[in-house]
Amino acid sequence: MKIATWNINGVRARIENLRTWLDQASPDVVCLQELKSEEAAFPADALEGSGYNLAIHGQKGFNGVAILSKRPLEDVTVGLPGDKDDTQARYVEAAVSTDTGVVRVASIYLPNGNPVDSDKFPYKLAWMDRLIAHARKLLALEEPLVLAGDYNVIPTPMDAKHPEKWENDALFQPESRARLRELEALGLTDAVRTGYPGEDIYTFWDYQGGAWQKNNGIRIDHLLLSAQATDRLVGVGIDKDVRAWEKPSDHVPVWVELAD
DNA sequence: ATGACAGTTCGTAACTGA
Repeated sequence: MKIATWNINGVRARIENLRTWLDQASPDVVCLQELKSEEAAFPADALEGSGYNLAIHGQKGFNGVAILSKRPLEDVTVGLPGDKDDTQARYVEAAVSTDTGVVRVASIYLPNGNPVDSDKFPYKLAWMDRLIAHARKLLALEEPLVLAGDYNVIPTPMDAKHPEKWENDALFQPESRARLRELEALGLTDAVRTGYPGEDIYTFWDYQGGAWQKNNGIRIDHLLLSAQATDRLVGVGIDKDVRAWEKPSDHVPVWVELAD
């Protein structure tokens, strides 16, 4: 079972890239972020025709997340629990039915948090605290669980080509990194890093300054796996070539393969 | 160096993102 995450930076602008990649990669489940689309405008027909079921948390203009799945989606949660006043569309979760039971998947678009001296940074940290609290509840279910998405956190200096340039950025603040570690300490594994120990691997390259050509990237798209999911982990990958396509997203698809 | 991006919006400039 192949489960991928991809910040596509506009689902309507990227629909042809998305369809091409789905045909090539043939993932069973895809977590999308930054739809920049409300649900009514989401190009559902183009994906349902390819056999995908959808769970969408849309928002006009910004944010927006979705889960695509070849198998039925059940027990859908729209929005991250813990703050009724939070209207930003950054979280959708669902249980994917398989022949061997349920795999629970969440598509996460964690707040960017820049600039650090604005109210966006405390919003990011509070959102991470809510994610930690919710993850604790999900882990108590003792299911295969995959929390996938754009975390907007650079975990370690190894995860940036030029870590010193990110020292004042919300993505690399000690508070952001500490919360990511706290999340992992609950019993979640950063699956992609386990597949490339010690290697320079990135998932985002800025559109500006020739970042892609210089491989000036950062690793901020992650799949965190519960022990029950990690037990079944048989492969991981980063579909880097997608960044070189025409009209690319600034992020690329990242995936895990779980044994059936 | 008057710059170097991209998507979206009651738009043609302003915003958000990372």
